[in-house]
Amino acid sequence: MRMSGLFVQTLREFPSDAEVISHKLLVRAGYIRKLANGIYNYLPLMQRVLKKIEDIVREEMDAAGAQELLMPFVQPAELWQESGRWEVYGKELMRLKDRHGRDMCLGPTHEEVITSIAREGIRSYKQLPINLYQIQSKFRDEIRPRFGLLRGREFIMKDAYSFDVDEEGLDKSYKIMADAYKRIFERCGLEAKMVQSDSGAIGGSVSHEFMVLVNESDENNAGENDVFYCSKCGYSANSNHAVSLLNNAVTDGGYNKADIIDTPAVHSIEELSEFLKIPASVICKSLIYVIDGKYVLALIRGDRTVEETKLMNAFSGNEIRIARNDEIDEIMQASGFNAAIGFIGPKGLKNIEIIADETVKDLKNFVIGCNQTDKHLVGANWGIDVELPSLITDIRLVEEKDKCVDCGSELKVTKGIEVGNIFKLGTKYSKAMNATFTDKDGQEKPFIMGCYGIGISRTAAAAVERHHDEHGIIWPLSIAPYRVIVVPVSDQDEVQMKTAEEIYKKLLAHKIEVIIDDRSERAGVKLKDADLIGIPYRITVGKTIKEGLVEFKNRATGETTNITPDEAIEKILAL
RNA sequence: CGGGAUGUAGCGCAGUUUGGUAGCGCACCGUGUUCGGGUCGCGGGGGUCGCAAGUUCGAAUCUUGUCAUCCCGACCA
Repeated sequence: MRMSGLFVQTLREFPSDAEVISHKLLVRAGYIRKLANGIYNYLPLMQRVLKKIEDIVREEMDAAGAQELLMPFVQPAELWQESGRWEVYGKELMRLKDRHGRDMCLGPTHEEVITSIAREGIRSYKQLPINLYQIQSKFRDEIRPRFGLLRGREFIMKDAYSFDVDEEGLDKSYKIMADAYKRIFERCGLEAKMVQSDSGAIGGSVSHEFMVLVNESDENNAGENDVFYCSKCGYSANSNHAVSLLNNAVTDGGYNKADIIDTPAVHSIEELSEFLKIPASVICKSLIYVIDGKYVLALIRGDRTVEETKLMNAFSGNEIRIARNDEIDEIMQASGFNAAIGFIGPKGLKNIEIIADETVKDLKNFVIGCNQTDKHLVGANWGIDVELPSLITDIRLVEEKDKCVDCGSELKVTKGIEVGNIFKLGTKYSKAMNATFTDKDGQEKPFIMGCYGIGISRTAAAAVERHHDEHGIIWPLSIAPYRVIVVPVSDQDEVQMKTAEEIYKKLLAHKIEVIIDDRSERAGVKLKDADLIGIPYRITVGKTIKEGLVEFKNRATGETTNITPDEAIEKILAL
């Protein structure tokens, strides 16, 4: 490609509306342009990168036995009503009506469509297992799109769906995908950690995410997820799913009798702990949530934090938020109390489900709200002063230095960008949508499904997050838009121009993806642009051509050597 | 959904306080100059000042509304 004809415009300054480095660099280097909030044009350089990633994904998916197809971007509401997600998916599902007033939506994911395909096309166990995938745009009307391609509303995704006769088959399909994913990210030049995860709105049981870990010391690090991991045994999980052993905190408040005492204007656990001169771990914290419109009181030890996804899952919910003040007032009134926030407790509350984290069951002589403003109950014990809820499960957020459930070592935390995920769906969709096949025994059975996603555009952005310097992007060779750029320093110098042209043509003849910067710009401009755009190798033809030498530069290492044009070509061919 | 900020040429910004015919840098076009890390000069094109209503002789500037964008938050009792 000739730079003079390449459709790209590099900017001298970063765009003012970008926050994270991948967004800033992709805009400044002329890869993307925003069309609307969370919606981007992928310009020619970007399209090449995306195609590179897609090709790697295709090769590995095909090698893993999956078959590519393509499903519609606009989907009829009926399918979503069948699966039950039309009601539960929420505002992220972009709904629209066609000219006849029929409800439609833009596909945020394709479980419904693929299930409809399977139920029409797969009749017998003999056709199983099968794995179908597509690479396509998705649309999710995110609450707050941000970070450029990392959290757009429209984005490119590879989504695959496996169909098996039984759980054992699903386990195999799942493993095959996990292995394929590892190879895909490795080939993209990314280290992606496979971590346990919550299966979220898609449903199902087991799921893992592939996380590109980012440096937390980076001020604008784009990691939106916390990953807890054990460096000893390898356990790792997203914070929304991570578990840990109960730590041995003080759980006995030391009070020798139960008593309601004055705690004026002491609202927070921290203040209460200070006021009573007791550790936070002997206070039972009471939090009111709204899960799918229903009130839930969650009890957890004062030194710990509720993990909302876990709490929501305990009630199989789809939407969770902490209750508003007016809702709390309503609950209080309904139960005959008038307590302010900070003094709430489980005792005597009506019309509310109560759930306790495992951390509270061992509490003795503890402190808890008693639904009277400016008072707390101290020296409480379960079964005597307060009823221990029957629903006790793990709803706490893991913290750094908690102990690993597998090996007892200390857990650590890091930030990650989720570039892929794999789910065991089971029969969630096949049952809901009545998608069945006939098994060996002649019985109709629902498909056992799995689904597997990779954010193509997000992977590209994650690569920029991981591979850049103060001069610009440093693409891994495998996904770079071009492998090499040939830069004649001066377009006035005939020998330089002629040599550069020769190198360019020879590389082209070898089917190397190469750019020649044939613009009549000064050397500084061309070199800056080459760095910014991030082409992995640069062959600079300058004054040293008099001695028959060109400069060969590795963008990533900065290493330069002066060699002959033929040697430079050899080096490129040897990559 | 709440709070804050910002909308002026493709990009980055000034001008708004104190109303008086719209500016700078980059980019773009022409021209000369320079030529290994974003040369320098001269000349030029491009903007209904987000949109709408209002106040006024006169509005980028004041008022109201509205839309958009960015950031933060969305309650740990």
